Amino acid sequence: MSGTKQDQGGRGGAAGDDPGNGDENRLIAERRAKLAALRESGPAYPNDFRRDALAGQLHASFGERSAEWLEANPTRVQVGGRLLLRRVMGKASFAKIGDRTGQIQLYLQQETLGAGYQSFKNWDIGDIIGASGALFRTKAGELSVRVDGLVLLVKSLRPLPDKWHGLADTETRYRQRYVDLIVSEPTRQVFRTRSRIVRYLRDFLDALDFLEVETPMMQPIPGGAVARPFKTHHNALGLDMYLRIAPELYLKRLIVGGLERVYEINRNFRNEGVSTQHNPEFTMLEAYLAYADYRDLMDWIEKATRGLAETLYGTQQLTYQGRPYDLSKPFRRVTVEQAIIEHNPGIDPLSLRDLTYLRKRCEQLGIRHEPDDGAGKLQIELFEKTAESALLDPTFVYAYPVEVSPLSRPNDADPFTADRFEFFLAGREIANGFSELNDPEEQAERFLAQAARKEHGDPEAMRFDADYVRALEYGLPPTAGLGVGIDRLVMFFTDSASIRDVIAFPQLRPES
RNA sequence: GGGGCGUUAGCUCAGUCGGUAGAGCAUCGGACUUUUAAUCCGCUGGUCGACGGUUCGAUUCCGUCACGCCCCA
Repeated sequence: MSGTKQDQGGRGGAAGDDPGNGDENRLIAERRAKLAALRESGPAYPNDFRRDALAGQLHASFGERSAEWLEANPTRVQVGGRLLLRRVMGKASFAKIGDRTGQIQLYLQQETLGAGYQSFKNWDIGDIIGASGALFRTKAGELSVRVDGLVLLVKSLRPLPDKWHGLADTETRYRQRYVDLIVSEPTRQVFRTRSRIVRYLRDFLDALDFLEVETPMMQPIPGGAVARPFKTHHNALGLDMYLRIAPELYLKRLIVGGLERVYEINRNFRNEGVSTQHNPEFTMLEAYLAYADYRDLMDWIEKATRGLAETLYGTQQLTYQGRPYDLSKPFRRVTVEQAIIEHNPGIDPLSLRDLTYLRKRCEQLGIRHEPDDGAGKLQIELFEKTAESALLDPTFVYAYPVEVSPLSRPNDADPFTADRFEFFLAGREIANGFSELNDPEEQAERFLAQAARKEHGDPEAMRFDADYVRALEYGLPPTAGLGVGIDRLVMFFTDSASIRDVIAFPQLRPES
């Protein structure tokens, strides 16, 4: 391959000539030649360097110390990280390395380092290095390490994006997230925040004596949501299986089993289009608790949303995509029908359950509907078309039609609706919760109705899950269940416009 | 699935009313022992996304395709 002895001596060695490395250019060839030289002189990938300090800690501990103090109290450190900046000024140089906590400047002198300084001048941005020395403050006031020991740990063969403009190409940012992470602090921050959000939610539920569990990702009958599944096949069992669209039915089986409070944070898979708000695999929190109803869950969501704002930013006044959000005010609670009325001027409030009226209304708005669709389904179509995107401030919408809630308990006073709500923020559905249907005979009927829809060609309708009905026949305690779309929640709290910005490796078509 | 926009050097971007392309940064060579996007001097570096068509000539015009982004369904 390239980087042979012949290459090392002479300059040039035209890039891209190597048939095995078609995409290589001169920059990579030069670095490969340097790596080859390293291999000649010993282990090229040493692993005996250890750090005893991180950049962020140094700034936190010594950022306020004066130059005089640092001279009077010599502090030796061993730091390591990726070489991000190099300013060579003849016999002295400045460099910056980055670790997971931030960046620290190095000051290197020919006089101190001798041959090591000559080596350093041959290193490249992107190399991973270790350095040791004492802290000091430069004339310009920057906390730095006066390096007296230096080692190259990893030769980076590929050039990094422009140090000033960074990586702007969205496709490269998503495909090569590692590069995005190297050069973009905001990207790093998104994934740190994502982790903190998930941590907060775990702590929230753990404090309520919940048990974190894991249920099948591969299911013979995909259930728990209205969606199209991905299909796969188990060879040894000779069985077609599906990637789960929701864990719901398994989690409720655990409630039947007496665990009473369970949650799972994991991936769901839905075979639908990708957009700024949809990735084929996405992360859901689902939580179920016995002896509670959907109203308890609304209170929790309100509390957790504020708790997140406080934990992450220490305030209830947030901005998302340029619009302010005040989370301190009580979250609004409206019924589906109220929301429809508010966002459909001139609609007849008394005809919202009149199938003929709703059909006409939908047609006026260009909403397609099926002959199977009842008043409840049309209400939701109407709601999603006219109201959903306007629900910017945090809003609970409740009293969903039973027709579109095949796993929810019907309301005692109004059986047209279910004891179900959805939580909207910034015009997006963030969470969905309900009192669970625990009547096995009604559940069996609902499954039959869904199966009939499926027979009529609705690819998203549910299948009949006989074992789930059997579980209900043993007795599911009165239970409340909740699903939270973690990705969308992270979008809000990181001010991200696209779900791809909060998923480390969003789904893309393969590179051509 | 439909519509719009985009794809030019490693990165960020100009540009060519059709005559095979430039800048900044990076790289490479030189100067420089406290820089802050270091500075100064010099040299490199491109299948202009792919394929086809029109043309004397296509990176540019037309078509198809690929990939991405946005909007709609």
